[in-house]
Amino acid sequence: MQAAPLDNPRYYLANFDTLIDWVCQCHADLLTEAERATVDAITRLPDASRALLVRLLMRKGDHFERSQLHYPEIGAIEAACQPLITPLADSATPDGLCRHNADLSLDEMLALVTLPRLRAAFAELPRSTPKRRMHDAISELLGDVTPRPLPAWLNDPAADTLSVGLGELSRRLSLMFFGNLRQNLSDFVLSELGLLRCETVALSPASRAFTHRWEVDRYLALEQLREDWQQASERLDRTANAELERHWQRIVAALDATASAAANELHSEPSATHQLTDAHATGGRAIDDRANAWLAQRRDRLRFSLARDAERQGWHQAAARQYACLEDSAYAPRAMPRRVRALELSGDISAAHALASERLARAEITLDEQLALERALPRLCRGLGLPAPRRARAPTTPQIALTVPDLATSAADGIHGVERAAAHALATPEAPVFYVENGLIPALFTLLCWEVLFAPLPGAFFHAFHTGPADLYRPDFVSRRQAAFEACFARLKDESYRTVIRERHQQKQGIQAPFVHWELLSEELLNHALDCIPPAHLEACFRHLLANPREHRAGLPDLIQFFPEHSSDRYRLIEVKAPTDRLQDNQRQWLALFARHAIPALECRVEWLSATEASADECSRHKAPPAS
DNA sequence: GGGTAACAAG
DNA sequence: TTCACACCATCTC
DNA sequence: GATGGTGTGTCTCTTGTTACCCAC
Ligand SMILES: [Mn+2]
Ligand SMILES: [Mn+2]
Repeated sequence: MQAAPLDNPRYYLANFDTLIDWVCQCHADLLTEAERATVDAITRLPDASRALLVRLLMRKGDHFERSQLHYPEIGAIEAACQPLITPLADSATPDGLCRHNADLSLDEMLALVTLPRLRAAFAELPRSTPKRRMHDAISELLGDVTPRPLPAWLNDPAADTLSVGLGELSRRLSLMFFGNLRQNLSDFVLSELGLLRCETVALSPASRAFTHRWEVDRYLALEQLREDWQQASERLDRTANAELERHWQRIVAALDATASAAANELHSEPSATHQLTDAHATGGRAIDDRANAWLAQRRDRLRFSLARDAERQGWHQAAARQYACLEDSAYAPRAMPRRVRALELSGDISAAHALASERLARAEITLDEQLALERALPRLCRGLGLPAPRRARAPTTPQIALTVPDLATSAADGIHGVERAAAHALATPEAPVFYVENGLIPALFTLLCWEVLFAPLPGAFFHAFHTGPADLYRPDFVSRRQAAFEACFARLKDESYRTVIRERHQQKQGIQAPFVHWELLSEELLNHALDCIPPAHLEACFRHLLANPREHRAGLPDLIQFFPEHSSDRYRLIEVKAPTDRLQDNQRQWLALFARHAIPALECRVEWLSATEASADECSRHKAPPAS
């Protein structure tokens, strides 16, 4: 499987055929007979017709005016259209793959027609009517806005249209191939252009994105709910809160339907030769957390997002109820503090206090949840008239002050951003500073564990355009690779880790990988890091990253400074804070880890030096390395 | 006619 | 389909 | 000073074309 060369005028058709072939080879049993009939019809189309179909599929929307379609490599559109609009009995598309002059809603028509043509077609309207007013204006003018073909809308017999009629099938095929809805056929092109370089991983038909049709159904259903909500909130936000809330309730109810226990059908997957039942085809089956933990996680993620939106709308009780559903999910460390806050704002401070206390009393509490709850607890105690718990939280992270020229002055010198200004002020020839944020330590992890991350485990890689294992953020990612990760970390006990990291840096340069930003990872930076950071420190950071890759991939300090000439404390991590800024939760988590492992980190509080007081003396006050 | 965003495409 | 920061309001000491 | 909340600029590959809107 690989992208077609771009000197092929129909490169996109070749890519599409590759996708379809792979899906049919690996996922044929996840399609209904009707869908397979449609796919077969597509593959049997004349090349010109299939090329036109692909061109349309890759464009936005389903409806196109035929006279606007110009593709030299396809030729006559008229001829290419005919096979597309031929009815297909017993397929998922009985009316054909495309439709000729399909009925268009008013909005669909407006999306197709430019303003000058609208003004010509509806000459009764004021000439100055902007397009955004056209929907209402035409509605008032005509009264009846029943969907109708474009020639009827415009009273122009020449305005023929062609509409893609594949419905959800094209999304479904793309989802089954890529395992997500974010990637599409353009990834083939990016790959061929060299802009998307992916690691080569052995693929086998046994390794595929989905193993059951209901998994695809649920994925699509969840995504549909997310889009429905997004569309509703964009349309109704700040204008129709009651209606918006009804939409929200409907979405949540649909989510609950997928969460209810109904695992009894799990092992009744019909064979590939049998027609699927309606229940299967419509996706009316619940997600079983044990059967598919990652779909359950996607559902929980959507629930969390919906609850956050409910909070923003002020629906605190409703939000709290949704957060409560996440108590046993992977999102509990984020959801429980939000639940506390929602309870608090809904007026039930005692419930908020009780929940916060109960969560904080747990032995297995994660650091991020603990930090968030500890911040809320004193406020809740005050609200209940209880004595505030002791806050013996001495600042475990040392701070330094630094005065630098203000941003306008720095920008004039080509230094943009407070982090770069601080880096410039702190750096010396003996102690270089790099602005790395999340680009160094997680990248070193990836380089050390490259083989583990790109190991061809089932379900991890299933096409040629992966930027990392598909299950990286799924609950069992580490446990499936535990022994292999330990073997990598064992290299930190001898000296071999340096060789491995340097080799990967050389060999894999430019290949997309999780946590790696190649443009940041210069040879010089790498050498300093391997020279100055003790492997025990790296191991502590790597294990923290693995403890929760999604939550811990960010929050590392802005700068790293190396002291190659020193014999101890040969580096330090520096979080730069402008006067208007303060530590964020994920930054505090990392700083807590650094304190726990005696990793040298500090907070650098920046103050502005006005241009009139500027002097080299002031700027260089705090360059001294940390005292040891 | 300028400024901007969306879109198509390699 | 992100991340970090700037800015604002509020509360407390 | 601490905290919670919200908005913003930066990213997603780059480039050329078109459509829209607004100010003149
Ligand atoms: Mn930063
Ligand atoms: Mn910072």
